[in-house]
Amino acid sequence: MDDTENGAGKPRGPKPKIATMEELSSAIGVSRPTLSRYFQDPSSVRSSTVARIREGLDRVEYVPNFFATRMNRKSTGMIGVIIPYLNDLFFTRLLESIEIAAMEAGFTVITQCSHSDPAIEARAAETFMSMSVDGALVAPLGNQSDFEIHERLNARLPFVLFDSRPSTMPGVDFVGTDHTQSTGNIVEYLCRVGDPPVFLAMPRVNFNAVEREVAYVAKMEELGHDPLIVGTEAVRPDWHFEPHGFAILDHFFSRGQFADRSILCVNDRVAIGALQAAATHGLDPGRARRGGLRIAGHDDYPLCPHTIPALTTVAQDVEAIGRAAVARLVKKIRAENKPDDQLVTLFDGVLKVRESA
Amino acid sequence: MDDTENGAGKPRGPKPKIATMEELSSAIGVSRPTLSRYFQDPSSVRSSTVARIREGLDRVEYVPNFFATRMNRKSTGMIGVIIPYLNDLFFTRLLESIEIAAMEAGFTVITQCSHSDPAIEARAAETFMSMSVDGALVAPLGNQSDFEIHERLNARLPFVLFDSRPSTMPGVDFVGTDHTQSTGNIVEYLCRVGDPPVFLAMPRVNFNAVEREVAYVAKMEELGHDPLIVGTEAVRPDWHFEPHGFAILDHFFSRGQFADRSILCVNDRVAIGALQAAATHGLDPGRARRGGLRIAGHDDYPLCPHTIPALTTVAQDVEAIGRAAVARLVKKIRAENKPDDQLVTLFDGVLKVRESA
DNA sequence: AGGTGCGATTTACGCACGTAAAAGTAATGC
DNA sequence: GCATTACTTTTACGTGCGTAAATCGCACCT
Repeated sequence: MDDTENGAGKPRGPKPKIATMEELSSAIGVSRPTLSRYFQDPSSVRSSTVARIREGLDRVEYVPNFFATRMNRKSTGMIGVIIPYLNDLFFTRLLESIEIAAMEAGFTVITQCSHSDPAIEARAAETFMSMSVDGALVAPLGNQSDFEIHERLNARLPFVLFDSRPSTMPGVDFVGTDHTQSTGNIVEYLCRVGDPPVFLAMPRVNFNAVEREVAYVAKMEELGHDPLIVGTEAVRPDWHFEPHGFAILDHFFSRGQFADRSILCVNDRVAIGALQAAATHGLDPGRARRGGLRIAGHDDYPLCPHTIPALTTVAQDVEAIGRAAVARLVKKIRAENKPDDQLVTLFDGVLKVRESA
Repeated sequence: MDDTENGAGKPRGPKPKIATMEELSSAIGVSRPTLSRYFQDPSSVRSSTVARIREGLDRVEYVPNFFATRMNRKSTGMIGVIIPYLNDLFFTRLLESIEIAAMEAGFTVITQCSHSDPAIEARAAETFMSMSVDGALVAPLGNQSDFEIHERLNARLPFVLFDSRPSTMPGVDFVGTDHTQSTGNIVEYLCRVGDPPVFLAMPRVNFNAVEREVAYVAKMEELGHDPLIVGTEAVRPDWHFEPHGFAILDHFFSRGQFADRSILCVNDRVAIGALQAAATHGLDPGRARRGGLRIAGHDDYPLCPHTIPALTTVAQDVEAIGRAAVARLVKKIRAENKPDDQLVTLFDGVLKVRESA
């Protein structure tokens, strides 16, 4: 009562902190159940009461307890996202589009990163189950993932895989790129504009890597060319793609090989290493379209327009994948026990012709 | 009782799902409080009972309800992390080191990304408060952040800023790079090995950008050179750094300027754009150390070793920053109401001399 | 004035678990 | 064989809020 500042003016100091709805109710003279209803749907409360509540909330610092609110609701309003690796702009873009789509759908996303470790991936899945997220979006690690964990998630809650699809989990919703189309697309382009490409692969840490290899071979044979794949046997099967691309091509260039070939890299990060190897050997990929060295990638990594020379590649439609994955998951969340029509959504890759090929 | 498979063998099908500890207790014949104690500290339960519980848990599918457990504990075991932007490998590396350090300290981290939007940043802070995380680690957006939200967080729970420090929040713990040292370091190097550098800046979206500008000017004057800053007036103050670097230098190169200068870019992504501009104009940065074009950056972006030419830069000690930020936060969490000795922890940048300068 | 109907309040219970106190049981020592 | 000790179980209450049912207050209408 001795606070002389509590007129109509804005309160100066920190507002009084209120911990529970109970206190809030006695602080602004509205019953607790009414407050509860107000927070869930202000329109279910008489407008004069809404005004009183708003005014009261303005005078104090109160944040509802998330745990307590969600424990009694059927839905937590959260979706869990697992990605395998953070230090890759491809995944960050994917994650960004997922977060935005989820936000628009009214969900809070909890992201966990596997950091290339199946144990961490498993822990993340447990966290999601124990927090009873409404659904989970998972980009698996690769063939080292612990699929039992994915199965448990899938059995327990709405579940959609994205980006990379394990052959060991049929019958699960998936959203990703049609690598047969995308890789076929750029192989066809390379063949049309110049010589048939060599495929610079990577260690098969990833199902997509294999899918692209297979797609490359198929398209080459369809066009009547002999496929040639290099780079599958690397020193270490990790995520250091650029050094891998560099090492493989440096090896060949040093022996005078491949200096006038077309080279299709399994992804853009490998291609960046490839460009570096070319520069090291004084080569200028893309200068002579036909008959000269050309280098192309896959994914449309954000840096592609700024490499030297700018990298020709196929873009994955990251935004569409993110949006579709969220849309599918939200649909499953709302449907609950509908007949399980599995849905595989694949997006086409679109060609980005730049300077390098 | 008609399940013929329940011998000693591994159960084949999906295990029976158990939702609550109550059911669990009656399923394996151990009282619920005992189970509760088991989950918190198995050593507080007799070993023969532990064995019975373990055996029982092996036969069913049970995950404790996170909300219910945390609601009654003083601590949630979670720390909230806010980063301003995802599509930047600098932040992903920082985040990675934070996640690992937090994991080692026994905390679960909840990451929220501001996506360059102060409103989203504010929402993330609210989420943290409502989930009563044990502490928050925040890398602010820049001068467009809503600092009132940060103040509220800081007043409510253990709070540490990292990476970027608003001048408007004195008295708050901070962990980051000593930009005076790091920028001074590379300015000194550039001057020693060649001509004094021009500073290619960026729109001041970020406090670090300003700090580096100031540090550049100071070091130049200390060495008796005239500072020259370009690029502060950009088309749009967003996170498209590479195009910015390209545009500014393309502008100058087109008029025959700067082609034989040393150019220090405010960060590596701007430098990547700068390298591209150089290549476009047939320039080869770093070839002639003294008297020729040189380009250097700041941060040691993961791609620096793979640019053409490889980029000379100063590395921020991302791992140390992440670890220190977590360590400081954990200390504040454990200390609670200790005397508030503010702590500003700054790490030195270390020179990475490569080819471009 | 009395009846009607809507919104608000009161009351009471539930969620899944933590936790403290009291009472029970088993293992150990002499 | 009995007391001591250690662990368990039982019982009961608390956490902050959702939610349903019953009660209450108020403006409106005839």
